[in-house]
Amino acid sequence: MADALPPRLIAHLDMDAFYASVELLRRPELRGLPVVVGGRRASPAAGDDWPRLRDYTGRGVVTTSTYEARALGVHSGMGLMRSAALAPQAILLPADFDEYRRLSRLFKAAVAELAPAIEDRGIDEIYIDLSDVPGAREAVGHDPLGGARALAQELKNNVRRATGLSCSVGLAPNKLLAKICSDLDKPDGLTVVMAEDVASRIWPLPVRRIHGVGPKASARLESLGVHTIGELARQSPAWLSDHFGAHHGEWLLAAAHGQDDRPVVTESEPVSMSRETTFERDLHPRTDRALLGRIFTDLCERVGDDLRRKGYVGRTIGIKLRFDDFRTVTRDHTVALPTADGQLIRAAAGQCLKRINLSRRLRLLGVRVGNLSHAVGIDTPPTATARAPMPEPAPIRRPTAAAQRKAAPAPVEAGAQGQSLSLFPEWDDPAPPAPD
DNA sequence: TCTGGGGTCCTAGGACCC
DNA sequence: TCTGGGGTCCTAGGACCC
Repeated sequence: MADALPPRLIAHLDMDAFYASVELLRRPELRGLPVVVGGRRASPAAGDDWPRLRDYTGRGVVTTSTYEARALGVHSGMGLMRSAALAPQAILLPADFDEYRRLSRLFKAAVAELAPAIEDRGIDEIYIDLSDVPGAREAVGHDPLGGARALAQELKNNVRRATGLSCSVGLAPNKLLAKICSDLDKPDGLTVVMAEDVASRIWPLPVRRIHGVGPKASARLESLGVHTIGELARQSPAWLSDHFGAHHGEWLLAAAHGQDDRPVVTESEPVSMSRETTFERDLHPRTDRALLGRIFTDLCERVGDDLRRKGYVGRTIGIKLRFDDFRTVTRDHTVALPTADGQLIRAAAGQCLKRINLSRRLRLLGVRVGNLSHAVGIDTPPTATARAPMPEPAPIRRPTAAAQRKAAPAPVEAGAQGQSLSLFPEWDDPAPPAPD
């Protein structure tokens, strides 16, 4: 018999327009203006004026924009060129991640002083379990949630004191509802939603506001006539299961009813680390081969550096390519011994590359290492010594016929064959001879 | 004038082992 | 010469999130 769990008190805290707000901290004269953070470098400024969106050329998207820029239609993820058409006069600043990480640590520490059970959800947001914080569950005056509300306000005050920045907080019995309601009164909001408020406060919202319902699922629901969370809540389990599968359907229905048992997870281990880059112009595997080889090697070394700096090694090395038509393919390969060595990563990644048909120009190249474990000692992966008596070689798996078809589609024309992978098995990037 | 970079989780099929 | 089921690992792709 599943006893009802004791009701919880969960907060979701989200920094308001975080990157843009950090930029305004050091450039207060820009307050009130449309400001966009994004792009690779500072765009050229005319005279001593600030760099403007209209002067930017090249690839890139908006990372964050101030509320003034959002009012002009400029939102995160939008291409900078398209944004420039909407807000040519907006000021464009390059991202300074070191500074954002510094402020991120500050705001999280400020919260931890009052409530230590924090789940990290990235640079600018966290969940906080307030269930066991003294006073949080006390009624204050006629407000049964007064203690929680006061605590949430204290969290906001602490964050502002530590960083000079505002945030929005949602307070609810679970993470799902807390996340939705932190967004209901941005910026600088404090919103409480309890189970009995779900019908009045949550059901009128579009399904897209459920964390986990993205563009695809919401479009699918729309096409089936389900627009709001309330309409989703009215569907039968069988109907949802038919359209979304048993598992996903069940989850959608529970979410629509504001139900969510997930705990606040205060500690976690990384699963993978990766580096990728989108080129300024699409590169051709043959004519830009040398350049691609250097970029490829550099990505491998940077992933290796990241792993070593953080004390991890990984067994599964993978690559990611995006072609000029935006099609993305990945290949990966699991090796016997985990590594954080750039050269070993490069070798495995090179093997992966041989399995891809390189007949189109590329816009992106990425390298990933997964299957992580903690590095033990220096360059001593745990399995190298712990495995007795000898490290087991990786089983040789012959690719299936289907996999082979996918990896190397039979060239249908002579021309296609000329472009196939056999001509350039990988972008050899021999290390230059040592200078001494 | 399209569409960044760093992640997580899920699914599904095949290999392989018992 | 054919037929099992279950469990785990590996790989590829896709949805989604910040």
